Formats: sequence, structure tokens, C-alpha cells
Amino acid sequence: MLNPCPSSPSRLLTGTAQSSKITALVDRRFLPSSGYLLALQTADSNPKPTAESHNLTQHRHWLMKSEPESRFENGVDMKFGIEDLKALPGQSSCWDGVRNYQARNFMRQMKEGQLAFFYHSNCKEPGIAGLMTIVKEAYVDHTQFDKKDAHFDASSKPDNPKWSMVDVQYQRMMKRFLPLSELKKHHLQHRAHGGPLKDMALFTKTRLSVQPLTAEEFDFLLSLEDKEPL
DNA sequence: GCCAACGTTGGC
DNA sequence: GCCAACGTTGGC
Repeated sequence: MLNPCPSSPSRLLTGTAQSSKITALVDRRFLPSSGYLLALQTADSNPKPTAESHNLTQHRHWLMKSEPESRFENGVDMKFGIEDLKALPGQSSCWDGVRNYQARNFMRQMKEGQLAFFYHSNCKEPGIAGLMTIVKEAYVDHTQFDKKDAHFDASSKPDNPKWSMVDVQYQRMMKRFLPLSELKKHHLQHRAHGGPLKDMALFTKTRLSVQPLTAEEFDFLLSLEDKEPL
């Protein structure tokens, strides 16, 4: 099996959690066909047709979770924070290890050039640390076939791979870190009185490691950078 | 370390 | 197709 993502640690949140990898940019020959990008929304082999599965909802902004602190899973350190991404060659990496269908399907909807927040999860101070750009659209996550990888999936076969990943590139740190505690205050306020974060997936689908953001959510989050912490 | 929320598995 | 048991996520 070709391995388009030669370097890297695979540590992004798996499914609802994470994993990523690092990679130098990759060969365009491995770009998936368009049929491959048709996303199923759930584990069902025959999901109900929904706006999302038909890709009618075109999200342009994303939030992706990864763990910035060491934690061992099957003997492999899952640590992959924004500083780790920044330190890689080309400041880019593949986002491998996602093992949740909903998260995978969102990755399959991502387009080159779109922006994603890098979210630090399962750590002392969870929150939004910075911004990245999607630099390669969904392709086969080779770590699913690697027995030594923390996210090896014995049920996935090379002739019909289950899991995909994208490549991301560091763009910048947030002007200030946006802690989850602060985002939650906004979420609760907006839920009570209306506002852009009232339905934010970070709070309504807490275990989802790759999430779409509406334009309103994205703009509001960016605007927080220039405000005093709530 | 606890545990609530929620996704997955597999028996029936 | 239901649903109990089990596993995982991730904040606290």
C-alpha cells in the first residue's frame, strides 16, 4: 500500500477524537475520485438522505480537535498540539486517526483552502488555539492498515478503506487563546437570548472531533480575539 | 480519577 | 430492528 504520509506522528483525535499526522505535502495522484467524496453521515450503510449526506449544506469553516498533552494509547503518545503542527516541515500534516463516521464525513466535505480552528482537547486548558488551512482534500488514511498504529482498524480492508484524512497547514495562532470556559459562557448566553453560538456543535455534539461551523459561528469566534475575555 | 453522554456491537 | 452491554470522549 502506498503511504502518502510518510513522516508523522499520528495523533489526531480519532473520531470523535483525533489524530493527525504530519506530512509533507503529498502527491496529487492520490486524490480521491469524486464518488469517493460522497459522504455517508452515519455508520449505517444505508443512511437516510439528509441535507448533509447530499452535501447540500456547504460548510466552509471547521473546528478540529487534537490533544496537546501526552497521553498513551496502545503504547503510542497521542500528543499533537498546535505547536507540534507548527514545528513540522512545511508546518503541515495529515489529520489521521479519525475513527468516527460523522467526523470522517465532515472531513470528506472539506475543500482545499478552507479554514479550520485548531482546538486543544483533553488537557489543562481546553479551547481554540489557532487557525489552519485545509491543503489537501480527503484521501485514504493509511494508518487504518498499520497494526502498530494506535488507530489500526482490523475491520478495514485496503480494497475498501473505511477511513479518510485531509492535510492541514498551520496558519496562525489566535491573537489570544479562546478557552472553552469562555466559549461556554457565550453559548449559554446565546442559548438563552439568541446569538451565533446557540447551536454550536462544540456544545451540542460534544464528542465530535471534526465539526462544521456556520459563517456566523466562525465570524463570532474570530471577533472574540479582539475582545477582553468574558 | 470520575463519570455523563453518546457511539458501537452483537444477541435475539 | 431493538436494545443492553460495552467502549470512548473529554470536561471537570
